This record gives sequence, structure tokens and C-alpha cells, in this order.
Amino acid sequence: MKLEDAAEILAQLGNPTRLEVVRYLVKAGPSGVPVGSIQKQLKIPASTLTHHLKHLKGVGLLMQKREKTNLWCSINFDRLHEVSDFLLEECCSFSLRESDKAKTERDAA
Amino acid sequence: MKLEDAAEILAQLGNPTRLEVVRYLVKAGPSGVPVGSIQKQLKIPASTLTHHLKHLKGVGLLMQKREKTNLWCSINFDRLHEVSDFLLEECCSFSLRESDKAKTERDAA
DNA sequence: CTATTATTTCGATTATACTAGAAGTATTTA
DNA sequence: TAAATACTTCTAGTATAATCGAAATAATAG
Repeated sequence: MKLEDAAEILAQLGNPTRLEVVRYLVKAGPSGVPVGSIQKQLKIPASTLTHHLKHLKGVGLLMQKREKTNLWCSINFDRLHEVSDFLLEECCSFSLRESDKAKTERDAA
Repeated sequence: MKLEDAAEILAQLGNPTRLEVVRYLVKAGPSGVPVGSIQKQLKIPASTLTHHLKHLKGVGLLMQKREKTNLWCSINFDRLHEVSDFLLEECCSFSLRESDKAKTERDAA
């Protein structure tokens, strides 16, 4: 994944309203939920929500499919993994957390 | 980690210049590098760099310590882990990637 | 065809972010 | 003390984003 693409996705995740939507969709699982459900549950004005969904779709985090009058939204888990992988990419050799290091040291002793 | 905090960190990572700095610092490892080295290597104007470093520090991604005239910068790996954990948090049951699923299905067959 | 439900587009306001040159501060070296 | 190095603050232009009400569209149900 190119840095510019990762930055774009991270920027989209960096808005609290959108991150809340993402979290909601993650909890909803692969089957997803209709736009209206998100709107009611998270109490986001419809036009604002549409705006944010467009952003999420734009970076490939959101998948949508129509069923009757409802537009079902679901998270692209692969994409979410890709960006979290990017964050930790190339830092594996330094990736031990302080807490884990402490444990490792205790174990060694 | 609270959603608002995660969003703030992600927003900071969502700027290409800052993400480049972060990547550079990740590669530099725990010992870090002076501000000037980042500036020269990535060719970012000094004032712009200071601005971005302030942002990264503000969300706890950057640690700094002075040594003579140099200000050494290093990544807070823990913080980076926290935010990547947040992204995948609560979605573990749905976290299998399509590619991994395919493999699992092949293995089962 | 009409009404209803679901979602989007439009339009306007307000706020915040990115960028970088010029000038300033701080520390060290000569 | 003077000069050099390292970094920051100031300032300002430009751009982009967040928000949401009102009106518009789309699809179905009656």
C-alpha cells in the first residue's frame, strides 16, 4: 500500500463522526446495516451521514448494495486490515510494547 | 482508548507529510533522529516540519529529547500500537481476510 | 397514480488545516 | 563577543472539510 493511499484512508478514519460510523459497521458485521439504521442509532442528520458515507466509500472502506428501498452498508474488513498493517509495517523489530518488554524481562528472570 | 482520542491520532496520521515523517521515524527506531535530519532527508521546509512535529507530539505519537543543539525525535511505538489495535478492536470475529478465508477453505477441502 | 419511505443533492455557513518565507531565539563553537 | 548551527514563532495566503436544513430524487406499496 502506497503511503499516499494510507494517508487518505487514515484521514477519513480521523473524523470522529466517521470513526463512529466505522465502529458501528464493524460491530454490525459482514451483513451490514441500512443507511437509515445508522442514522437513527447514531443520531446523525441524514445529509451529514450521506456526506460521510461517500468519503468512506471513496477510500474503499465502505461497501454498499441496494435491496428494495434500503441501501445496505458494510465495512470492507480487508481494507481496514491493510491500513492497520501499514501502520505497523517495517516497525516489527521495534514493535515490543513497554508492557510486553516488562513481561519478557520478568519471564527471563 | 476512547473513540475521540483514536480519531484525533488517526487524523494526524492522515496527512501525507506527517505520515512520511512517522514512517521515517519508525525506520529510525527507538533511538530516533534530530529534527534537522528529518528536514534534510525528506526535504520538508523547517517551519512546516516544526508545525507537523508539534501535531504528532500533541497526540503522543512523538517523543523528543534535547542533546546539545539537536532535538532528537522518536516514535512512541506504544501509541502506534494502541491506535492500530483500536482499528481492529471488536471486529476480531469478522477479521478474517478474504484471502485467508480462501486459504482456510482450501485447507478444509 | 398517489403516498410513503429512504436516501441524496444543493447551498450556505463556519471552522480548521496546510504551507512556507521571514524573522526570532537559543545554544554552541571559534 | 562574534558567527554558525538548529530549531521555532509569526504571519498570512490558500484550500479544504464539517455541518445541516430544505428541496429533490428514487423505489416501492397501496
